[in-house]
Amino acid sequence: MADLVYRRVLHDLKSRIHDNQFPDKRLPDERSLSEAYNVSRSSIKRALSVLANQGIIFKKRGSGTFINPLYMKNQTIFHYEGSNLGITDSFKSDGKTQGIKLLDFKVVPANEEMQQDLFLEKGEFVYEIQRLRLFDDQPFMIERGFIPIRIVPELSQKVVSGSIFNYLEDEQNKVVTKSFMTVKAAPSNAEDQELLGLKPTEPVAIMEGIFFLDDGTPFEVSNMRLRYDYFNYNTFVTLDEE
Amino acid sequence: MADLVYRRVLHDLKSRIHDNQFPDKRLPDERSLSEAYNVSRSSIKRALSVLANQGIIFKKRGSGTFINPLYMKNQTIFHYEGSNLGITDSFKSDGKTQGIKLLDFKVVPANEEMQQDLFLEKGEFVYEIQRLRLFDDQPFMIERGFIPIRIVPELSQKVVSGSIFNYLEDEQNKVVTKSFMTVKAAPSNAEDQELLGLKPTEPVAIMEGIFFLDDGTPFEVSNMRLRYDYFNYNTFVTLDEE
DNA sequence: TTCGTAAATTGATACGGTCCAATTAATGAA
DNA sequence: TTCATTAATTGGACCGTATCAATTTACGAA
Repeated sequence: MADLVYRRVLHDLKSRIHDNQFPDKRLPDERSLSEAYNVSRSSIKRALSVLANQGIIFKKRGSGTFINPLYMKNQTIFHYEGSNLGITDSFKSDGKTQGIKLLDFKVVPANEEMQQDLFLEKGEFVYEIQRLRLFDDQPFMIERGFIPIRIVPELSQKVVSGSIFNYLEDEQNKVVTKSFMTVKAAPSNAEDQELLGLKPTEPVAIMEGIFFLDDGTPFEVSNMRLRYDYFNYNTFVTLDEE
Repeated sequence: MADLVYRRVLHDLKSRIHDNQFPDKRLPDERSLSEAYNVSRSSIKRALSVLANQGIIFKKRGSGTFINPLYMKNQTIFHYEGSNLGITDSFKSDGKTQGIKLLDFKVVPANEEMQQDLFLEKGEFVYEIQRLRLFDDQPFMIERGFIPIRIVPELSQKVVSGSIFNYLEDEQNKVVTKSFMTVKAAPSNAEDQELLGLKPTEPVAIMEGIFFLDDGTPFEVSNMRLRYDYFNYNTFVTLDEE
């Protein structure tokens, strides 16, 4: 994992920043870093650009590279969400229990849209998994997921009643590292109201999208409808692309 | 702006993707692109990596580069993509007009929370700006923003009736490049229903957060309430870096 | 000293090369 | 045909170089 050059530099710089080893809030220039770490300047640039994307440093051409004072000063503002992809890990369970109730689990032929999204051949099959997520016995989310059987031919009802991502990582050595999601809001329908215990005036938040394995394989198409009061999405957006 | 090689490639590829010039959802390999555009492979890689970061494409080593099938599926107008921070630039305005109706514009003392968020001293003042955003004469968003007068002492009613970010960039040479936002959903209140023309069962999407200048200065605290059917937030999350 | 100009510093862009790793396509033996 | 092996394809990581652009520092004349 960390056997990449730029990652080694990245992690080292990060920990040095946290250790306050740059009290003047300024990093050495790229050419010096290149020499000091004995790596090419390109690799230094790559490491620095990741730090910049995370809002930890910012660079000023002609001037130098500086540590974002806000990063150290006010951690709460800069805390990242979007660092957990799976649902199971995305909730701070302060002693509370989270549960999964399996609503439906079957195998169906992939329709055309699914074939496109999941890169399937005509006639391939997918699992259709419908689950109700509970947090401290309160249902808060209806989840409808589609997974190609080709990728995990051995999915069982038992597995599907727990965290699929954890199963994948622990048992199959497959890791989900990317997702492309769309977030929106909508009025709740009858099913939402019944399963999630909502009044007609209360909406749901909808997250839908695709999860990818770390090699880029599209793994799951998912549609989630959440109680609006349980949903909250945080992002840190930067325009310094790359 | 677009006189950069990788940006030229980036924009060209993006528009070709939008034009559906890759019906097999697959891009040419990097080496071919390098030849075709007559630029180095590094520049191709850079352009592609931006597209990948925006979730528009994804790459599979040994296999090729593919277009994210979800990317073009969502046709809501307010398409917050993480590539534009300001609202004004976030529309696809296909000849449609977008408008701003100024609801309120005043100077108030910053409350405690505001002081924290914007790093103000006790007793400092902020502009409070309430605006109604229209798209083709249809109101779709109520925007309530707070900006420290210290940063832009000369804000006028005229400026505030247009794009503040554009004004900053054009006249003040200040650029907003980062934001930390929270997205959620909520039932519409009476004001929402009146201003946005919603039924009581129809919700709003709420985006609130802080915008930062490129030197890290917190610039604006904003709260936006949007018609749910005009809102759509796309995010592409990766776990790689850290 | 003061102030404008030149030089040095420092990050940004771009090139093109080497080698590696994952995947796919081609090949050939059974 | 089938299937394992080999070759070709394709993206990933890194290197080192050249040149440019913004900023800061040093310098020298008034």
